[in-house]
Amino acid sequence: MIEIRLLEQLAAFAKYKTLSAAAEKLHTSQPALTRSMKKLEDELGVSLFIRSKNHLALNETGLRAAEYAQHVLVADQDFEAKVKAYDRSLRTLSMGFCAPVPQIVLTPIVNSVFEGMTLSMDMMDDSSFLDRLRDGTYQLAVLHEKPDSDMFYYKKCGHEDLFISVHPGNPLAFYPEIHLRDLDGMSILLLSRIGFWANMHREKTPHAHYLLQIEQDSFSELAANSSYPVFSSSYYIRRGETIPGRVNIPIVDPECHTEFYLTCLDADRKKYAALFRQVNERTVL
Amino acid sequence: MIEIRLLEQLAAFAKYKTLSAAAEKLHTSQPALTRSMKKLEDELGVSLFIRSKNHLALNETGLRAAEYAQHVLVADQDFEAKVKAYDRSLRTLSMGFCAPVPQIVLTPIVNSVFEGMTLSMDMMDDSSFLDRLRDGTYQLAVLHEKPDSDMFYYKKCGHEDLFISVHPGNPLAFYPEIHLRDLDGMSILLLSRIGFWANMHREKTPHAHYLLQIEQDSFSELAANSSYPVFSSSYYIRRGETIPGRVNIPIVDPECHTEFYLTCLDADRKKYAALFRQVNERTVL
DNA sequence: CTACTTTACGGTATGCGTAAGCATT
DNA sequence: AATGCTTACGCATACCGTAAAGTAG
Repeated sequence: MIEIRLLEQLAAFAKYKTLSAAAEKLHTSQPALTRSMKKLEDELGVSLFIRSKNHLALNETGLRAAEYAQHVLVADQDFEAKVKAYDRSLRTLSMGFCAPVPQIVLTPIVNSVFEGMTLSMDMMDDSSFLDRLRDGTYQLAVLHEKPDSDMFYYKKCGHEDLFISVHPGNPLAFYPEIHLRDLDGMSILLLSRIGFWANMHREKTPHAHYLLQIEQDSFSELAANSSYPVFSSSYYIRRGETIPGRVNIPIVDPECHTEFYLTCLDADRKKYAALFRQVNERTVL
Repeated sequence: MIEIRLLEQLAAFAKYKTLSAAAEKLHTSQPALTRSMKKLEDELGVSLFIRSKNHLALNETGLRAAEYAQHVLVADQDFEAKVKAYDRSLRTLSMGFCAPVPQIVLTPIVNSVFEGMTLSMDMMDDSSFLDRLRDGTYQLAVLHEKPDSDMFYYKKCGHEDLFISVHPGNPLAFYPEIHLRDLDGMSILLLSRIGFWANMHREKTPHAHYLLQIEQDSFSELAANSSYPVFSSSYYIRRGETIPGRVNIPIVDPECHTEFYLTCLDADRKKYAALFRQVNERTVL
């Protein structure tokens, strides 16, 4: 078997054309390369070079050999990369969340159940989550609809109701409850990374003017110091985390009352049993 | 870069399940493998084994690694094989002959022109020779028909006329010349490796009973000590290499008067110019 | 004179085998 | 007891770097 080191050196010589240049790139000495190339020819039992007194060049076979060597080097690098990636994947738990509240609530629970694991979490609309569970991109996902294939295992982990938080001076402030259509056309302050809610807003209030905030801090500051309506939810209201001096009005549309389902591949059910045991339908509220 | 040696050892351990068994197969000691496997884990920065006091087993990552290692090992073996094959191909000249006489005549010429080259020669019907020149199986071929594509370069190198050699007691012995159809139905002694001639005989004298001889020696002995007709040719008659006490009668069919064309890819014309220079239409007679 | 390869020489580190220790079956 | 892994130790050798010699441009 030809050692990788020799192939690396051959490839370097093919690339840099002189042993001296190759030696420099490989952080070794040029006599070392002279010897290696001799050894390579020896082990192959084949001549690879055209030698003149102060010049070395690949012959026809040598050119081919350098080309083939690349394949081996690539395979070797591939080996290293794949093993490392696989090892990493074993100690990484990738999750998809369809909304911020389940993420906030479940993160510490997942962390304590799978201590030592690296968590990799995405938040986005959950329309692709089942595919991602299937292809292994995610091991776990929180959906806002029950998966309807028995390829998946799920458990309800809570629900969330949406409110609109308005300034007392706002005409809406006197309504006991409102519909999304009442908001269409208004300017509303909104965080950008809110999972499936973003799609819901885009569909149900297409004429609302959303002032998107990427930063939580900017959002909080603007919410506190402006009279723009913002969305709030049962989760924050229950914890008293509301904006001082605002009125929170429930939204009656069914789309604003959602349930969450912690989901994994049915095949992985056992692997995550400990987590599912920690979760019930009142975990996220 | 991970050295091949480590991957070989990993693969051996995966195959033989214990370091001791793998060590034996690899003709090394078991402590050497212990160290190598440690080093492999170290270089990858990844744990590959489940260690108990007197047992070692691959963990999940280790199993994958052993699998991936196979790819690298295959690539490495491939490298070696391909380089050797290419080198060999450079010093081997593969030729196809459509008949024995051109081979007899041209072999010493080719040998002297391409001294040091290994000659690899086939003899068979030349119907596939152009394909074989195209795909590189042959670099040179002797055909009995001119190639009609300008993809090829050729030069006439001689001709051959077929005779039938019969015992003086044979009724045919008094004919000044004969036709192939006169032979149909007879028992005729024939060498088996005679290139395109075999096809010709099969087609033109389908009812002849050919007594095929694989060995030249057996053929000669039978020819000398029996009264079976045998084919001879202008080449042997010209050189006086005929069977004592036999009559050689020319065959008049056009198929029994053939010309030979030394052929190569037009692209290789220069490479074989020296050989073509040595050859003319009276080389094979 | 410069750039390059090759050979020679001496040092070092890498890897090996033997031996010994220890745990498990 | 037998099997198998690991650690420790001393050794062989394989590889390396420096130095020196030689050659072509």
